[in-house]
Amino acid sequence: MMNYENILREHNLKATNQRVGILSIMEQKGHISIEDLYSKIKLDFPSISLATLYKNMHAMLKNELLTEIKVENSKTHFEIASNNHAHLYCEKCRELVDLDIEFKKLNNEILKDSGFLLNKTNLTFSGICIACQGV
Amino acid sequence: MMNYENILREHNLKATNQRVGILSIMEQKGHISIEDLYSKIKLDFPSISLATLYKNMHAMLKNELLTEIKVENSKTHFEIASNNHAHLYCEKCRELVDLDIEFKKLNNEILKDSGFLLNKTNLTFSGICIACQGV
DNA sequence: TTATAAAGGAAAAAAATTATCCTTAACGAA
DNA sequence: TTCGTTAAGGATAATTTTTTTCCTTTATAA
Ligand SMILES: [Mn+2]
Ligand SMILES: [Mn+2]
Ligand SMILES: [Zn+2]
Ligand SMILES: [Zn+2]
Repeated sequence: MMNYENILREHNLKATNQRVGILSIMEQKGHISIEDLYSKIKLDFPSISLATLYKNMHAMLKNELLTEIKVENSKTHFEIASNNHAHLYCEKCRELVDLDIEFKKLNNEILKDSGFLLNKTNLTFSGICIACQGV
Repeated sequence: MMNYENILREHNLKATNQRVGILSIMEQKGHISIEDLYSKIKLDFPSISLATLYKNMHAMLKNELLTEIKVENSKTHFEIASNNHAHLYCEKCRELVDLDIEFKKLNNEILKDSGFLLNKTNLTFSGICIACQGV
């Protein structure tokens, strides 16, 4: 369990209870949509406004405390920022799972051929997870 | 210039003038957002409804004549379906460009480690394109 | 041709996101 | 601790995006 008060301040954001609550849920869930996050955070802060949630997500995205993950046929998900990593997305249970594979070779291939100034590699594999294959 | 009447029928969709118009623009543009597509298609079909455009995009996505590309900090883009390929996304000019790199090694790595049943590899590199680096 | 089922268009409705405006709370400086 | 400033919260409205409805028009096959 991380100290979100400090992390927020390190990212030049005030450490409000609502923000700490949002981050705690996100740490626990890993990857979450606005919709799910709102229904979760309302349990702790029944009066929280959806506008507050959106404003906070934007603020934390801007200050690089969060990142967003966009996948085909799925709502945007958010996660607490960490090193650039790939994801597995199950089309059946609609869960996102982290995948730690090495990008370097891939990135080098891009750089040498295209002259592109690379900032981020966005990689998500869509398919069916093991659990859902059994069903 | 492709024959979209036939392509539509092959995908079990009626070959309407509006759909052919949409596909012609998409062939020309490569990757396009709903917003841009709507402003373009209205030049050819001034009375076309935005609802018609959405309905057609969904129908063509469902019947695998189109695919959608989702990128961070960018609106969803659409393209005419082809082999699964990667993209470069320029954060400055916001253009998407096709990138033909080989996925096989990457895909194999996923399959052997995770037991995941892979359907599609979603790969987009974000950064600054050569043209925009000069500016 | 003609029948029929799908698609188009206008409008309304719903869903998602953002803006406004006043109140409340965080936090640094006394 | 208290205080003053400023950012953030909350309610609400507004805006934007997407979907639905319902009637008319059109594509297609018989
Ligand atoms: Mn992740
Ligand atoms: Mn492409
Ligand atoms: Zn699954
Ligand atoms: Zn560019």
